[in-house]
Amino acid sequence: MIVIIGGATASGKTKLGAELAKSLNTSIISADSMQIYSGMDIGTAKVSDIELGVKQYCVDIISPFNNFSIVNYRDEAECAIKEIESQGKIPIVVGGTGYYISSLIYERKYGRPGDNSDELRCSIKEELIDEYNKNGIFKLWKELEQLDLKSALKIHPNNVKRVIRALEVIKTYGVKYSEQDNDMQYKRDNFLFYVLTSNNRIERTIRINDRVDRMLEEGLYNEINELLSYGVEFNMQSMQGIGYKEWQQYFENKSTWDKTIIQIKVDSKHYAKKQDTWFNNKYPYAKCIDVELGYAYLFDTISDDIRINKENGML
RNA sequence: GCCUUGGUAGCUCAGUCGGUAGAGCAAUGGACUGAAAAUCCAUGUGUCGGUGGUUCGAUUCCGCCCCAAGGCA
Repeated sequence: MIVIIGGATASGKTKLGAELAKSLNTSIISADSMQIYSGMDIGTAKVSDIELGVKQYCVDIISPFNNFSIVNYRDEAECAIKEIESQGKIPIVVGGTGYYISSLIYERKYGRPGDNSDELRCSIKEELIDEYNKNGIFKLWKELEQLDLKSALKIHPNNVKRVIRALEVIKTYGVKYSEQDNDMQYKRDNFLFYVLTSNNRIERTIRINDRVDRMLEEGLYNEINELLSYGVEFNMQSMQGIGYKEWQQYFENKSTWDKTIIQIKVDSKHYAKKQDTWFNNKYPYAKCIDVELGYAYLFDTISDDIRINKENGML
């Protein structure tokens, strides 16, 4: 019984979600892997609750010094959903991190069959990383081939993170990575899923470039300096975000200001394309709406659709 | 005006001791079960500045021309 709005970066999700939430007198749950970090505002295009006129969950919930994963997100978001629903309202999930959205749609264990100690998992993971640093990835991939052939065939040997993760799962839990969550069961009966698409690459490129320029005007560079002055480092998970990671080259005198800005724009475009691929291919049942049709059209169409579903008792 | 260096893929450049060419980036498509704004995979592309000559054959050697950068006047 939730409404989900997904879409690529700079598609206007946030504004649309907020207006819908206002009209339904409800709150928003963000599905964004970078807005979870506090102190990272400009580069993640955060808008405050006050400015939006709506309460947002899953924003500013962790410090940039900490790591975060999909399981943490799912737990936080499910908690927020319960809270909003307990008020008799319809939660609206808004975000561009499709992987996170999936955690609210499907019942999944994410490789964790039980409640085994996390310490064991971490120490095994560290061993695997050591092994990788010493002997490279191919040996680990061959080991995966022995332990879990299906995963090995599916995971490319160059994909270090995935190879290590698959080995980590089987070594920690004794269960094959490939045999987790095969069923893809839905975890809730009803949800409305809207995807904001853009068939016009040129328009989108302009929107993305403008957005990056606006971030700079709003003080992105100062934000980076501030984070660094607090001791945040470029190798932290939080600093892998677009608009942040690109500055490492600049601070190490390996890139110029202009090149850094261009890189942020290029990375943003790549990201938008990746999001498109995900949203287009993972949710065939979602309703796609072209953002080029204009904000008013989007708002009216989705509002009507929600209202009809409500009247039919679907929500 | 003279000298030098360069003109090769959208960009930066490599290369061909003469047999019509390649890397990186970009572009395009895709995968993704505890890092997902992460990680990974796949795919083109070219009148090799123009024009004559030598040659079985020139992007490669030679002449002339055009363009760019630097130097000398």
